[in-house]
Amino acid sequence: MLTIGQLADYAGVTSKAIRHYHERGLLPEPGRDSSGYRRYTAKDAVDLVKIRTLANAGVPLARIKDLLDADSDALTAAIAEIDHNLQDRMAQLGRIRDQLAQLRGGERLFVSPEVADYLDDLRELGVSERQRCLERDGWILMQTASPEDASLWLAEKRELMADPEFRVLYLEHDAAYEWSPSDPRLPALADRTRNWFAHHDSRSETRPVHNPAIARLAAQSQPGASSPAWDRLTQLLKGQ
Amino acid sequence: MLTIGQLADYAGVTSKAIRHYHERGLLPEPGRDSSGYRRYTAKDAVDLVKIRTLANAGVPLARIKDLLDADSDALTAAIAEIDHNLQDRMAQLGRIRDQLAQLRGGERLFVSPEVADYLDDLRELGVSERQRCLERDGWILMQTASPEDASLWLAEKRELMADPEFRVLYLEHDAAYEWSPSDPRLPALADRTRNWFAHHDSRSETRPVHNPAIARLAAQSQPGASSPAWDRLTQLLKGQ
DNA sequence: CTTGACCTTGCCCCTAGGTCAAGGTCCGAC
DNA sequence: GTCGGACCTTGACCTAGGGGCAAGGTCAAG
Repeated sequence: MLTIGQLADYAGVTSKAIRHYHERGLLPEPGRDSSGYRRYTAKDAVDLVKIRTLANAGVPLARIKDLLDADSDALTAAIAEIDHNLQDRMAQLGRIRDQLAQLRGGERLFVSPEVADYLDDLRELGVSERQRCLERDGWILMQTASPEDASLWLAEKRELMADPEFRVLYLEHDAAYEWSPSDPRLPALADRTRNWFAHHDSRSETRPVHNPAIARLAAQSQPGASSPAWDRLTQLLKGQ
Repeated sequence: MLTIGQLADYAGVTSKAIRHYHERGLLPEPGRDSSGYRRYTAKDAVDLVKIRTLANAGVPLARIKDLLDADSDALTAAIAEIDHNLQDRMAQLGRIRDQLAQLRGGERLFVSPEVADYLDDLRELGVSERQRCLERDGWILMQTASPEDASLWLAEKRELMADPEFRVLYLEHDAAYEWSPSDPRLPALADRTRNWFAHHDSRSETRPVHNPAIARLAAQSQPGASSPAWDRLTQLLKGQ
């Protein structure tokens, strides 16, 4: 006959846990000795090990209770299912490990794979880190607010970027971030931008987001996302 | 700018969880619009995905909070450690799957490997299922109460079982469970048992547990563990 | 103007126990 | 015989990571 502490050591649990199982009706309350101590039998030890095995497998105590009363077939089926869950869980842990690895340096976690590819292309083109951050945040907002629209816009933006002239304009806008607001290149850039859109405005009238300032618009809420030169550029584009 | 529900959908969590992270100081409270609704930026989305990635990896929220503020080196180290834990966890799940498989039919879960081997040997010898259950329960009690003594006793019991005469007696005691208490074989069996011990009592005087009734003694606490014939046998052995 | 879907705060509920408190008990040592 | 330390008893409160509900405010469409 065992005390609660001996039984707990045997099964590798605390006595508190055993009392918890009594409260939940998982393990029947054993008889008491003359001083009121619980006294356990080998059967209790066997039951407790079963309980722990199932609990370690992630089975909720309420379900373990049912399982202990269930017949052999039901138990076999339940164990098969639990084992399946364990396998799923292991596979899931593998995926979580991949995601965890991406947490260091990757941005693929935050956007759809298509957008991630697009951002990779931007890097290839020589777009600045800053600009890519703005783009990323813009796409996050768009994807979140309306995933299907974002997908359409991404296709159109890719079309734009396929045009070498547009790419030049885009890169120059990127570089202009650090210019002085009185830089003489700004009016010229504004002119060429307006000019380009005049020749390609079939869709851009209905969807004004497709100009190179898209990231600036999307990121306006973030402090420090613009610069004096960009503000001036926005004025020049809007003013005329 | 996103509402809490949009942000929640983006990250695959509930709005309640996001508020929970605000309360815990994991995610800063964003600004409110004119009607008091929270309004989120892309940065919040990025932070939330980081939080979820770490939380999915099993990192407690309190530690995630520290990690988000930590510098890059500390973060890298922490991620390495978390990844290690994940690997451990996966290996552990594999072990739990093994144990789960043993739950169907195996008794190896409940006793030490040595005792499990001994129980297997009993089956080979033709010992009944009932008797093996009694033995198992006896060994569980012994192991739990005093593992090192149990190990010694097991060695001695194995020595006894190495003697063909003892094995015959043991099997006959096993079979006697179902005899009638007035069966004429009982007194004869008691005689032969006493006789055997008279010739081999070098140790059994100090350790009376080593007679074939060991399981009966250990299992006395369990109702229905004895039978009329066994009770009679005990009387016969004790009486003279 | 209503309806349904959203948002707000606040409260209690869950699992699987851990921890602390305030005692009663057992056992070996002195 | 009694002392100390390790064990046992019950009970109450605490934790993480939210879920669910109440009671209301807001928004956009029909």
